[in-house]
Amino acid sequence: MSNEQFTPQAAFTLAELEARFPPRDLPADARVTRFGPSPTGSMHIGGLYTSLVSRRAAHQSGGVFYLRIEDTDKKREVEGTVELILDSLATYGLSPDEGEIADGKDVGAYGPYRQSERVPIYQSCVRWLLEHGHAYPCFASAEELQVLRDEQAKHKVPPGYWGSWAIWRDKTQADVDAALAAGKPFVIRLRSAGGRDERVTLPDTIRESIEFPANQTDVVLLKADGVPTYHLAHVVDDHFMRTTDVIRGNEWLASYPMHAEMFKLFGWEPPRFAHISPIEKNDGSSRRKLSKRSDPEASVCWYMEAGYPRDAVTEYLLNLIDGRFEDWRLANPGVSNEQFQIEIERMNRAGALFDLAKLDSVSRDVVGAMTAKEIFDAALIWGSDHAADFATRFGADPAYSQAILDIERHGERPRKDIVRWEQLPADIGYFFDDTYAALLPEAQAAFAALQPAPPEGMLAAIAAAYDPALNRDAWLEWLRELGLGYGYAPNVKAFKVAPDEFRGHFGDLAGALRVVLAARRNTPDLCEVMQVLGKDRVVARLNAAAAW
RNA sequence: GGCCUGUUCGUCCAGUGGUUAGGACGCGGCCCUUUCACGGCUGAAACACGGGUUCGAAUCCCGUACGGGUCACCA
Repeated sequence: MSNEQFTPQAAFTLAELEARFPPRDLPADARVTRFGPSPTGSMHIGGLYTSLVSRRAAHQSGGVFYLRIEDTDKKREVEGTVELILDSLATYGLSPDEGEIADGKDVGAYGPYRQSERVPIYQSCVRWLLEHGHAYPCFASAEELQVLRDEQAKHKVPPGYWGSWAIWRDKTQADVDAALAAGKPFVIRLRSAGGRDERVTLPDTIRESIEFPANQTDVVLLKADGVPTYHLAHVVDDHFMRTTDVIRGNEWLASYPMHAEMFKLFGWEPPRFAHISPIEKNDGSSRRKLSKRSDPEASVCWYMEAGYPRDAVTEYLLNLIDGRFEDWRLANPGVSNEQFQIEIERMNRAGALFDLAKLDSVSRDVVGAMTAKEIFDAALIWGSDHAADFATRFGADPAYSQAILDIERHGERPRKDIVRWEQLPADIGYFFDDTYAALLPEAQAAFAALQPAPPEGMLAAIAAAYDPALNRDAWLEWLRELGLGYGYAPNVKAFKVAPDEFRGHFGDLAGALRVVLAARRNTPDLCEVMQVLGKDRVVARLNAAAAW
């Protein structure tokens, strides 16, 4: 037998790899973390969550956050996913420091950062394992493995390729040569040294210490196509890429003993581990992980399309990482959330339930704290990706659009009516003449249904006397005065005292103006809306409505 | 089923032996008010269950129940 046949792409000794990927030149307590998505079609919100934790952990300690594409399964790979992942990370401010940054371009000295391009490295490590008797080829077919499992089920024995069930573990050289000569496909398996009663403990950063029975399974290291499984790739990459903290979903907890055994066999110091609980959702009486198939909100695309601002998603996720973020935010208004220090150790062990209402609330506050310019910029980017018509209109006159957004946005208590950019086209459509025109039928119907109906001549009178230079108090005084002449009580109190003496109250008058000017009953402060619309539009719309 | 793990208001979190169990979202009420969005005040709402240990347990120990994860040539 020659190991060349099993690992044809092996090209390095372990010592050469050590030299090529030396320990990083970083302070002792700097954390090196990574995000390792597999490009299977979409980016899960859980990936964003994990990335946020990882990136913050790295940056808070002066370390590095890198991206590694785990594309070892060609069957499941979906074209274009890497771009999607990059775009998702960038949109939410989580771009990696190292790894594939854009269009196949790598940054960093520990690459390549796609596992499919690291096969020589993996095979080199596997060859070392073969040479030291820690691995062996296995020619078992899928059918044979199935028979094995059935037998194990019948004997109520733990399933898997282990101990005496590992049929190729101790085959003779002659058997191996015969299989090879017959052209049978093979995989390379770990020769596990685990004994029945041995235990391994995982010093998990979040859960403190977890004890498992030691690994006994002869896991597949190299698949029949010569590409590694996750297990081998994880151990090799996190060692040679010098990861200090593996932050991953807790679905990996159970495979830790395998990984631990490999680190030990190689003689490598394992990194620290933090297994974080997934974001879940209620499903009937129980809860389950958010799933890409049935939950649209599981996919990061959903948030991008809806136009949730970057910091809204960040701060909501920060809330899940550490509930004290909320208190910190209250105590530090206006401070960038980058300043908030997360503590992995404190993360909740139970899975958090995704709460859209809470996200919306966080988002309202985040947008409330943004300036009109910031909103304009973010919404325009969103629009150009997801709502071209809107983007054209909205971007045509930046000063006008920003004036719209600035309504009631100054002062101590800014408006909080925007949750996501998606709502903008409908919310501010009436400011633009073409979309306002499209709303006219609705406006006329609402106008006709107005109770009390506005009296003859009032709209024209308002149009004639309107002075946009009036500040809010003066404007109110003017309009109250004018309304009184047409039978509108200046306030609700006065109206309630003598309802028979009035046609309605000031609120009714303002409501009528809203229907005419905005084609809707709810708008921000009317005085500001009219100022932003400008005298020409206001007068034109009022006079047109006088004929309805 | 084996192994691992989790369980404080509906939800997210505080709470690490002595608290009227706190905050936030959501929900209800009141106030403010040119509508809406805010803002203020206020209400309902939780320690899964059972045993211990202790003067005293949400907090420590044991068990039970109910969840979740994992047992692939997927990650």
